[in-house]
This record gives sequence, C-alpha cells and structure tokens, in this order.
Amino acid sequence: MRRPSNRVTSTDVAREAGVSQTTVSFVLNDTRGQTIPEETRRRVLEAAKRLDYRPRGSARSLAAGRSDVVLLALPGVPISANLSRFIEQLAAALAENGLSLLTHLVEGHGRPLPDLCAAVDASVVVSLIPLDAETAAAVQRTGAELVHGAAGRAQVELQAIGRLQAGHLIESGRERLGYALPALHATEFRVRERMRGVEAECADRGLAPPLALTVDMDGEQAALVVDEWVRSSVTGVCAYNDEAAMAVLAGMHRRGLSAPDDLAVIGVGDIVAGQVCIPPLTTVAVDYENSGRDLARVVAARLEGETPAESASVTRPRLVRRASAP
Amino acid sequence: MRRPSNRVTSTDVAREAGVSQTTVSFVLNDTRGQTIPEETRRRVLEAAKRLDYRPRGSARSLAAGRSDVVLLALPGVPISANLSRFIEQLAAALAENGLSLLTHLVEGHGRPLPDLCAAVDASVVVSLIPLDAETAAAVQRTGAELVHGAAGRAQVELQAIGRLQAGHLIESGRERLGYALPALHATEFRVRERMRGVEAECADRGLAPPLALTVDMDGEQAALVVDEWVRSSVTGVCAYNDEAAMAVLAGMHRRGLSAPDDLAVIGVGDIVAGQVCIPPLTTVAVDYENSGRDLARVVAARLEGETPAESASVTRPRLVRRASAP
DNA sequence: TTGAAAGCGCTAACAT
DNA sequence: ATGTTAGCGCTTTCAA
Repeated sequence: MRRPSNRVTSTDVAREAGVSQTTVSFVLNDTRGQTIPEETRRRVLEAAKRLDYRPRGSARSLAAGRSDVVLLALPGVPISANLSRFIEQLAAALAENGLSLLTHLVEGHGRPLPDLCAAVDASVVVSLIPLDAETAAAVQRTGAELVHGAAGRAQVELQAIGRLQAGHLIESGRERLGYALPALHATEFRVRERMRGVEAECADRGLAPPLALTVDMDGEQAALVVDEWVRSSVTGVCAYNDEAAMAVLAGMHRRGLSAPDDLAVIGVGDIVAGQVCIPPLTTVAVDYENSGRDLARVVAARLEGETPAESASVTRPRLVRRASAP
Repeated sequence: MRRPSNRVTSTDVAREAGVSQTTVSFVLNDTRGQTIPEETRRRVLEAAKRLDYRPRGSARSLAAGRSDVVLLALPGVPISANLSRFIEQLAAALAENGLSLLTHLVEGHGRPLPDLCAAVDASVVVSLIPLDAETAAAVQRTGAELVHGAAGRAQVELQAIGRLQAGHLIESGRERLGYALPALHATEFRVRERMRGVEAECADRGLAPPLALTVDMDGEQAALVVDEWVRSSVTGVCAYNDEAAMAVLAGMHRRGLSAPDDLAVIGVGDIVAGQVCIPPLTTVAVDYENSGRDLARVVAARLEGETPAESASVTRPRLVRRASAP
C-alpha cells in the first residue's frame, strides 16, 4: 500500500487511554444510545487532548456516509464587509453544530462545484448564487443537500432594492428619474433586476420609466451622461451601486451642478467611501443581520431530514439617508 | 453499518465498462507506469461519463493518504476585487494540477483551521494570514503542507507601500507630511507597518516623521484633523487606505481647501470609488498579477516534496497617479 | 459497559 | 494488460 502515516489515529488514543478504539469513537462522538461512565469518558478525552488527536474527515465520512463539511458557494465578486459578517455568523453557528464551513469563492474558476462537493464529500451545499438545473442536479447526485441562501426570493429582493431607491426619490418630489447602469457587468442578472424594481415603482406611481444610461468610472464621461439627464429633465438618479452613484456625482461636479439640488442621487451598497464623498451619498444598504444564524438553522434542519419552511430571506434592504438625496 | 448509498461508485463504472474496478482506477488516475490500451481507456471513460461518476474524495484520500484539497486561509476582512482575481488565478492553476481550492474565509469564526484541515484532509494549506506557531504546528501535524502566501516578506512589503507613498509626495516637493490613521483597527499590524514605511522614507530623506492623526469616516471630524495638519505646515498626507484618504479630501472640502494645492493626498488600495472622487485619488495599488499562478507552482512543488526557493512574493505595490497628488 | 469485526470506496502492491 | 487483494481510519452492528 503505502507508508503508514505518523499521524495520530483514534487507535493511538485508544491505546493511550487503555480502552478499545470503539470506545474512543463512542466517547468522541457522544454516540447516543451509548452510556459511558464518567471515568472512562474522562480518560479518553484526556488521552485525545494529550495527543492532540483530530479525527480524519475522510475516514469518518467514508465510514459514516456523511461528512460534517458544509460548502458555501459564493459569486466571484469582491466580498463586502457586510457579506463577510454574514459568513462569520454562518460559520460560527454551524461550528456549534459540529459542522465545518468551507467556501468556494470563485464561480467559474477552478474545479466545478459538483467536483468540489465530491472531493470533500460535502453534506450540504449552501449556494448564494443561482445554480443552473444541471449543476444543481449534479450536486445532489453527489449526495449533498442543496440549500439556496437567497433562492426564489432573490428576484423579489433585488427588485425591492430598486423600489426602495425609486420610492425615496419620488417621495421627495422627483418625477422624472434616471438610472445609472454600470459599465461592467451591465447585463448581469442583478443589474437587470434592480433596474426592474425601479421601473416597477415608477409604473406603480404612474410615472414614466427611468432613463437608463451607462456610466463609466470616469468623471468626464459621467459628465456627458449627466448632460443627457439634465436635457431630459431628469431630477433624480438611481444608480446600480455606490460606485456608479459616485461617478454621477463626479460628473455633476464637472458641470458645476450639485446634489441634491440639481439632481438627487442614490446608490446601493453603503460602501465606506460613500460616507465621505461630496456630498455624502444616500444609499440602500443590504443587511444580513441574523440571517447567518437563520441559514445555519436551515442547514441543520436539512441534515435532520426535515424540510423547514424554506429559508428566511437572507437580505433586507434599508435606506441610508445622507445629503445626496435627503 | 449503514444504508448503502445509491451514489455511483467506481465499481459501478467497472461493471458498466466490463472491466475490473482496478482498471477504472488506473484509467481515471492516469496511473503512471500503467499502460492501458486506447480501447479500454475509452470504454472506461465513456462509462464514467454516462454514469456521471465522480470519485469520492474521502475514499480516495483515505486510501492514498493524501487528498487533492488545498485550503486557502484568508483574513476575515472584506475581499477586494484585486484579491478576488488572485484567488481566481490560484484556483484555476491548481485545478490544472487536479487540485481543489477551498477557502477558509473567517479567521476566528467557525472551527479552528487545524480542525478544518483534518476535516477535509487537506494536503496543503496556503495561508495569507500570519499563523501563530502553535496553529502552524497543529496544521502540519494533520499532515498538511504549509505554504505562506506572503510570509516573511509581508513586513517588507507593507513598508514598501508606505515608502512609495512618502517618496512620491516628497519628490513632488512636500517636506512636511501627515499620516491619516484609520479610526478602526488603528493598532493592527498592517497599519503599523505601512506607517513605518512612511517614517522610514522620511528618515532616509532627512525629513521629520509624519504627523499621524486619526481620521473618522466623517467630514466634520476630518475637517478638524485637516485644520491641525494645516496648522503644522503639513503639505502632503499619506493615508492608510483610500477610504481614509477620501475622508481627508472631504475634510478639506469643508474648509474650502483642495488637493493637491493645499494638501496633496495619497491613499492605498486603488478602490473603484477613488477614480471618481473629487479630485480623483492618487493611490498605491497592490497588484497580485501572476502571483496566483506563482503560488500554485509553489504548492505543486511542495506536493512533489521539493522545497522551492520560497514563494515569490504575492504583492507588489504600484503608484497610481491621479489628481490628488500628481 | 465494552470490544471484535465488518465494511465505507478507493489506491497500490502484487499476482496473473 | 488486467485482476486480486490488502488495507487507509473510522462508524456501527452485534456479541460478550
């Protein structure tokens, strides 16, 4: 076969504790239906600690048929501080259930998700990205439970963001809106849905749809775009994100215009820079709050075989009022 | 034992292809030293594809004594677009070597790194965070190779960033510098080292050390800080990061001052917002360029048992000139 | 309350 | 060129 590794195994622990390997397993797993005297338990636990024993996941999941690994699939985009906090919560809550959270960060790079699932024998895959049917099926065929972090509702929530933006601008008296599309990823699902939210809100309030224009990360180009909005009597602009919103602000500055008087501007994301741009940026923040813990609960339930009343939604848009659109 | 799962195994593939399970293993692993006729290979491959077979990682690594999992340990902070690209490269390059990249995103949350290593039987751990000796030892005791992504040199590079900032300002004629510390994490290693770089550069050029002040993400507070710099005849400010730099810009704006005339400002990070703030922000970008691929090479070498001339450094600071400090 | 023993699905040495 | 077989370290039944 191969050189036997020198890593500590449960057999070593058993020898050290003077019990059988089976007993070690019982103690370490708190096997229910097994009653272990305190004295034995203590001896095993101490031996394990003394040897710094760590059960080998591969052996464990091979034998048990399921691992304690939860795979989190994230889109490859930069990860915001906000999302970062959500992941922390999720990891912490899962750890309390003895589960290990590992992340697949880079959609489309590296090995395909189903391969990764098989590679670590994941018991659950939590996906924050929409999986096409084929991938989803392949994941499930590896034996992993599939949990959608933002499934189904994602579309609704994305639109809710747009609605919140438009609603705020309209309530402050703007009747003709513009929409600032990002130069990159302009065709992405998220971009489309957020803009749809704005359109829907305008429609509901009997206003014309927003005048959508693409904004580069360049003051001069942005100024041109601003010119066009002004020409069209636009008085409020919803941007796809805070960066695009800041580009609009920069374009206005070049023309001697200022927010909110000439054009009210509202972004999405609540990036730190938005607090100190000129003027400070009104934006829609997407909070994850306790949803990390909620999701962990869903994951745990799934492992019990239950199908809980679907995941509470992960996101929750909130208006952050600052000077650019008071 | 347990209900036999209905997942496809290599035995199923063997049956489907009409060969032994061993042969399937040979074909799928391209076992060197084994010669397989094209016809057999084809039959096996087709059977595998037909059944959508995926080798189970746990069984594989249990038998082979090593898995194909590479664990990337990242700090819990938000992940920049830049770092994101680095990870993509790494994942892609590793995949070419048949390795799977999984990420441990949340330092200090969830299970400890050594536990995760054991849980997935990682063969390599790539750490972008400094690991304390105890953790490092524990990781290695799980059998994983430890590769430091930015080890040792980290300090040098962090200082190089500060030097680049200061050098640029000084070369453009500024003789008295300020340093903008972030309100949060002000005591962090990175913050200290970056500022040390600025101090070192000032010292080398025979100038006084920078006047370091803490800047909040708040225009009014920043204005107060700017007042103090002006009072002290500071003419150029190095900020810990782009956000802090933008706060300085905001403070200046409140006082009717503008960059670079009254105060030249330079950040770090090259965040997108810096392209469209007022004025556009000069900054130091930290590029990962091809270091994802480089690191993958180091990982592969380590798995071969070689100890290559230590990892090429991961980062490389570069000046991005814009209006705030031309 | 404990332990012996049978696998889990795979790799790799050893036949054939 | 292919198959037989012995484990890898663990969980879990079953017997003691």
